[in-house]
Amino acid sequence: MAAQSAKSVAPPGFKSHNHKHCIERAVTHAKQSCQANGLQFTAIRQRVLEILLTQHKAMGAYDILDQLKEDGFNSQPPVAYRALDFLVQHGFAHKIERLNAFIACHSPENDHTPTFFICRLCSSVVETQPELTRGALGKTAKDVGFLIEQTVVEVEGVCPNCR
Amino acid sequence: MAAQSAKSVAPPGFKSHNHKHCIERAVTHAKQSCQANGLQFTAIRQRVLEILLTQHKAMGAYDILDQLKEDGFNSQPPVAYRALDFLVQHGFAHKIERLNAFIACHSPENDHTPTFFICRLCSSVVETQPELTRGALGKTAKDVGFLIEQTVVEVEGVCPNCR
DNA sequence: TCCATGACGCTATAGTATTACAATAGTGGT
DNA sequence: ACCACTATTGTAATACTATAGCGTCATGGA
Repeated sequence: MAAQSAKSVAPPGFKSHNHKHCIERAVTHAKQSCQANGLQFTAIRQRVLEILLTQHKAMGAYDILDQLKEDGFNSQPPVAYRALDFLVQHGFAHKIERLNAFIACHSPENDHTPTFFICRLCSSVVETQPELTRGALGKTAKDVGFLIEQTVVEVEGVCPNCR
Repeated sequence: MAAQSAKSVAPPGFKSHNHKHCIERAVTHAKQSCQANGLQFTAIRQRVLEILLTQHKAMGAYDILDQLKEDGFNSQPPVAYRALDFLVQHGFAHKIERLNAFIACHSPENDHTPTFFICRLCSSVVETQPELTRGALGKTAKDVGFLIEQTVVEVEGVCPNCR
């Protein structure tokens, strides 16, 4: 899985776009958010986020590790996992359980319960927020008395571009 | 993780119940379903299903492998994974992606899109079917033109018994 | 009978993730 | 400036999860 150019990679919302822009935007946001909350947005963490942002696909921890290695960072597994844990914990990235892989958060500004659409053919992953899900799940949870702390909603299929 | 007695283990729908009954029922159903569809419900497959049915928790493939070993079955990883693949493929079990683990299907009679509620404290897993989810996701998918093939919906939190 | 298919036995290996501990760097109080 | 404290990183080792590949055997159809 080679690194790709920074422009017009896979689509967010399955539509083409200028990619460089969303990288800068997300990094800037993360930086500010960390500063505001007393978190350390270290070089490794920033670099991992940037790597994730280069594509709208989920990347395995070891793919990221390879990238880090090329950049002269250390390359033992914990390096990647620690950075990923940090990013996920603070909402700058998500784990796609179905793929055992990670993806940059597409709209880190909002507090949200994301739903991911994963294309089986081109491997693109799109993050959406159908509030309905929260509502439907919330109702079920309330009925049985379950306290929801985290949700994983991942849909697998074929994206519009591949159909 | 030791095997538990066959009665009143963790709750389906988080309520106590006679557990032995649901084991028999599920095994019988699987047997008949396989026969009706020309599938081979072999000894290994049956045993793996039974093992899964002994608890309303998700079990790792290697936990199952250990059980199989005790029963005198072969114990190389593929043995468990093959049986699990079969069970999942034909709807007799599900994989809980969040836990990298497997659980017997709670209502194999219906074709369904299950939602799992996972208790962080007692590890029990309950399968529900909030049709709403399908509707909500379906709408979003339609909007973006995505063809849904499979969905993973897993909710993590605290079950009513542990609150 | 011959062959195609599906299940299983078995070995090896790939892929994902964590534990543990030492070293270092950032932070806040004095 | 100094210290104590906490967070982060460096590094090695290991645990956990999953699959590939190939040989064997049983079953059922042409």
